[in-house]
Amino acid sequence: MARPPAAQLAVQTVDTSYLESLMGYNARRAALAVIEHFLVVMAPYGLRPVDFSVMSLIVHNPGITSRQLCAALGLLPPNLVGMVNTLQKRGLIERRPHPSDRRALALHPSEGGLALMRAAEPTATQLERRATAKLKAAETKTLLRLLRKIYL
Amino acid sequence: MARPPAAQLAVQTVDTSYLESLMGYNARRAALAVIEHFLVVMAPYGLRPVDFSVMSLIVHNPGITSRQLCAALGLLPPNLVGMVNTLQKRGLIERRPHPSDRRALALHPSEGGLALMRAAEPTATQLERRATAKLKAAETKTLLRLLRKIYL
DNA sequence: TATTGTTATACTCTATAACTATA
DNA sequence: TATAGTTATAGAGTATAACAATA
Repeated sequence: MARPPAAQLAVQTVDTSYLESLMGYNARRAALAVIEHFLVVMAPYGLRPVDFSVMSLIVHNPGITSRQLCAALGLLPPNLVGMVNTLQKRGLIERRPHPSDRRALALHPSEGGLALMRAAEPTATQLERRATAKLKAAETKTLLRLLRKIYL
Repeated sequence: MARPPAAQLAVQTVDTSYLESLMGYNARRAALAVIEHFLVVMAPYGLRPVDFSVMSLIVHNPGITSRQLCAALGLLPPNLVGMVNTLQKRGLIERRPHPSDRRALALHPSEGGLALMRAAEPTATQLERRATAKLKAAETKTLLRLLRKIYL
């Protein structure tokens, strides 16, 4: 039963086994899958993933500076300016003088910002349970721990 | 020992514990960490992550179509055109008529493309060992398996 | 009528250089 | 001399609409 030359055969099912052996490929696909759902459930709050991260850090670290935000989130300062401006215009945060460095500004959540995040964070946590629905509780804990060992 | 109001204190260390409890945040940070190294070690081959993925799928699936590439990698057809053009101009791949569908084109690696990937893939595999250096072999296997359960 | 590959185009994200005010 | 925040801008990545050729 001789087969025709492989070059003349159409590809039926794509073999992705090699790519699936690579950590970067899998981590990126997993991140995009979770973020895809995140975009949907966070749309009512008007928060993109990066806005959510920024707001969350400001809420949990009132008085944080732009520079500290950039370092914590891997953002570049010029790219943070617009986000902070927008959040301020929406009345979600305030820029106050820094207590010890007059170059810096201390970022604080407004009452509205606090209220928004008191609703948004549980929504994000709820999304987590959906994203990890195929995993047992112990597996989810293991996955988070191992991911941190990759990038920390 | 009364402390001054929190609002007037500078943030010393940023608390990221909430974000670190989220799968999307961790997966994205891990992916970016691995890709950062990938960019460095793949620069000599002139391959970005997406170029590497495309070339790898063409090598392992000779005759694959653009549409199949897009579906496998989550790319949009208009964004693949330029990449395929560039790879063809570099002499790494060939566009041949599809054996059964005259609308489609079958993508094949050239001899030069095969030679490049015979060098690039081991380099990527070697990078994996560096990226997962803090993990035991069993942990790496577990991490890959759990990540696939997130996005598949 | 639907699909493949393609062009054109817009939008978002990320990166670099340079400026000011202050440390 | 170095750093925080900012502006302007360039580049890369991602998105939609529409077209010709073929199924």
